[in-house]
Amino acid sequence: MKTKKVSAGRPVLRPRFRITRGTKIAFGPGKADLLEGVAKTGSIGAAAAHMGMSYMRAWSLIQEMNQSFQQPVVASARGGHRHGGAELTPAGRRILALYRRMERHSLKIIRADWRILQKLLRN
Amino acid sequence: MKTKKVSAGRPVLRPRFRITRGTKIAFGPGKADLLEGVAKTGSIGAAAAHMGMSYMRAWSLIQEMNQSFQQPVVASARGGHRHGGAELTPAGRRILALYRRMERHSLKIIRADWRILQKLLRN
DNA sequence: AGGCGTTATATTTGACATAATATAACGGCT
DNA sequence: AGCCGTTATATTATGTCAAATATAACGCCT
Repeated sequence: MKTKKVSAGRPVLRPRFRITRGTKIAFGPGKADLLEGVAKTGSIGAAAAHMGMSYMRAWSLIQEMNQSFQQPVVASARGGHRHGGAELTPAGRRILALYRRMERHSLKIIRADWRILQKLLRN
Repeated sequence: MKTKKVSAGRPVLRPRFRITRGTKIAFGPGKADLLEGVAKTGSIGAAAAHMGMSYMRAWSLIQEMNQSFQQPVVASARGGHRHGGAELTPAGRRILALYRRMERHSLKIIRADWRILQKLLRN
């Protein structure tokens, strides 16, 4: 049974911190999610699949991150006893943690304003 | 001379609050800028040109906003003694002010973390 | 009535980001 | 050597969003 979607759904606020260097996006919410996926799954491909993204896209995002920071955020290997895999570097873990903390703090500080704004939205 | 030399790749952090209703984006940084332009210029077309955007795009963004909120954010007129024009409604002004305040507060609260993160970036 | 500058709307074109597809490389296994 | 599952990389196709283009409407003016 297909649910007929008449209403637009409950309004959602998402804080996004986008860090750019020139035209390139060094870090942002999508990349943070991807790092989290790699940390959880130990594999670029699995992380990509888990968030409905092609391996190629995930890999290129990781490339961008690795090139944007002084130290790579993901270390990956091909072949070997485990048939390859990937994991976060210490720098990657630190960057991800910092980003999540920024998100949390930000959400907290804007909560009151967001509640006011929410009331002005159509439902 | 106070302005320091800016390299092309200098990292930039932009806090973005995207308010979504289902798939539609009710409000966000671009729309905030557009509202500001309308307030300043008194015209949709002039605001669009001022920020390098086509009139059509600006108009459709305003449509989305007007439909997303309980009250329209922009009031526009065709013809007349002033050959048409547009201005923010009280609701529009209030929403824009709220959004800017959220941006300011957020930037302030994450500033310390951002400085740390900045040092991890390649320069 | 016709001009003016703006808003309003539809349709077509084009550019660009992403997906899809294909292929290779890796390195320790058995 | 050949298999395995993963990463690595290039090339092609496609779909979506925005730009471009076109036209109409508006209402007060002279």
